[in-house]
Amino acid sequence: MDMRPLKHFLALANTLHFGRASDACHVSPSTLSRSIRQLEENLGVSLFERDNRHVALTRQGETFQTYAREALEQWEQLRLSLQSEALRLTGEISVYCSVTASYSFLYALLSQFRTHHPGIELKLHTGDPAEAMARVLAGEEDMAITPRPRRTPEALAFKSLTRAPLVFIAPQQAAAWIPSTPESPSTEQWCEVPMILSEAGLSREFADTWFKALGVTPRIYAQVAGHEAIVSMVGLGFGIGVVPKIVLDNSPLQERVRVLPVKPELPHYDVGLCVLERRLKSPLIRALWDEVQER
Amino acid sequence: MDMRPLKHFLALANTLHFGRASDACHVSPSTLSRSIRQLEENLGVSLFERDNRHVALTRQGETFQTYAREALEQWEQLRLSLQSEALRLTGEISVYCSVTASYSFLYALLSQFRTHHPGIELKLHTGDPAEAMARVLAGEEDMAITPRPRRTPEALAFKSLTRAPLVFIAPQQAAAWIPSTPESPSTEQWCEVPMILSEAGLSREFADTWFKALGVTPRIYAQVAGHEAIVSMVGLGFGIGVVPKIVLDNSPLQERVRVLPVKPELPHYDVGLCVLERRLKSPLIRALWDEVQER
DNA sequence: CCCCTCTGTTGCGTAAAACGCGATATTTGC
DNA sequence: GCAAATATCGCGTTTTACGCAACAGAGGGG
Repeated sequence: MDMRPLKHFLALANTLHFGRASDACHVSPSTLSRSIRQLEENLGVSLFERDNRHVALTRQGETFQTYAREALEQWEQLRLSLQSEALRLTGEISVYCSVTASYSFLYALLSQFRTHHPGIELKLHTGDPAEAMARVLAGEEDMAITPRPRRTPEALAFKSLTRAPLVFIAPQQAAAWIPSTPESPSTEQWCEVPMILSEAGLSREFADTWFKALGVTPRIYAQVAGHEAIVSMVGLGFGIGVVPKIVLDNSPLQERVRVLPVKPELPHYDVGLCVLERRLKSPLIRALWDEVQER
Repeated sequence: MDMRPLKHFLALANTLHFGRASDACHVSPSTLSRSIRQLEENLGVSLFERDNRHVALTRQGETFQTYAREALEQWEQLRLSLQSEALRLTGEISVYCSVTASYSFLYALLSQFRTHHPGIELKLHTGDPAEAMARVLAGEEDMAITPRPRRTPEALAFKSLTRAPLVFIAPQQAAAWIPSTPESPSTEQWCEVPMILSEAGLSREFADTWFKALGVTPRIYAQVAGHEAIVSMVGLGFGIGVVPKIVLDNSPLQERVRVLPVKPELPHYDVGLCVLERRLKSPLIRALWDEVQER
């Protein structure tokens, strides 16, 4: 937007003299004359009553003067406001994650980020981690916490935040089916254990793989959606579960269960932040992305 | 003021698609791309987050969108408002005249003008007619009612409105010094008459000329500023006065005085409207000027 | 009354900018 | 993996803007 015509008009309205006004605007008198004429043609009215010796505002010119002042001020104000807004990185970022993530490392990360960029609003949506990547790919969320998939889609950027070891957990109270030598598991001890596992997801796949290596078909006591619920059921004494250690660490029931030092250990998986690659061009997204340090 | 950048921006903000937006604006995609880029450079912030496949408003873009809508609407509204204002000839005209003129023909003229152009405000200033032309020349008044001067300054336009005959007036009640044969004035009868004349102005000059032709040096009883005051003094019986007949016709004291049918009659002068020639370019002034019909 | 100065406007030549076309790089969907 | 889509860039052409100089008209002073 070229605001010079308005400035030219205001200068002339103030001085009522083409020469002095053109000096003030650092243009030649002819330029200013043509600028005013063009304004008048665009508006369809004459703004100045003038001859070779006198310049006077018309009634319409007076009306336009107040408009021009306001319009120019609004423009400049907007300019400054936009720029400072851009510097302050004002905006909104939505993050999708599991309940556990929101309790644990994500909470620390985001509160640190918030002090660095107080102008950025964070919207935290919790839900099933299995949906995380789909939501980001669909553009419904800016970022998500998700286990690193086997193959990362090309459009996605992924940054590991933490390792999430899987652990076996057993109730604190004694039970006949709790293996006595978890450090060297035997087929006999494990084939009758009531297991509480996830319905789906990496933790379930890893557990299945572990049992397969041992040559055991586990007795599934319950299949649960959500790791948090597994802790609850194990705490109540229904069986042995497999959960990410981080879920355990953040569970209010962690004193009701204990980790079994099973060998070989279950694999861990990477939990990290994912975002659409192209969205990293946004300074907001970029700021949060840069805030997190890999691994 | 070129508002196209704003229109381009709004079109793109609506469609989020350079091709369709450029079609809507009847420009090529490259033009629209450059237009947006230029806007962003002027503002110092990026308005769209875009790559070859996606276009999205940034936070600043959203702020700018509301501004652009308002600014464009204000501009268009102002345009229309100014144009209709120009058509309706809205404005203000100041007219300077004597008290008598404001009572008599000017009142009729202006009330007629007001019905034709209800949008025009008229400001009536009354005062000494001798100052009328000076005030118009100085630009303090748009127009004035004034006796036609001997030589009209070149910068002034003058249009006669009415003839103003000068008359001798005497008190209604008898007085020794009232000439018995005013139809054929004699030097003896007039040399001792107490005269009440204007301090200055055409009426005084004409009266002096009249006496000079008669060969009489009049006895000046009083010199008065303002014809209206002459009527008052004559009505009170102080002497004989010379006033424009029109002043008499509009005087509330006209029954206290009578016109002397003196021969030869005093000359008349033209009373008319005067205005700066160059101010006739203003449609407002022109409208009032054209409303009055000469003589 | 004439001349001189001041001042807004206009013609014109040059410089800059805007514009559209085609090419390009990159991305998405099949 | 390939084809369609699409924002952007390079380039040549057209349009526009700018300043200089000349012009015209209006005051002001001698």
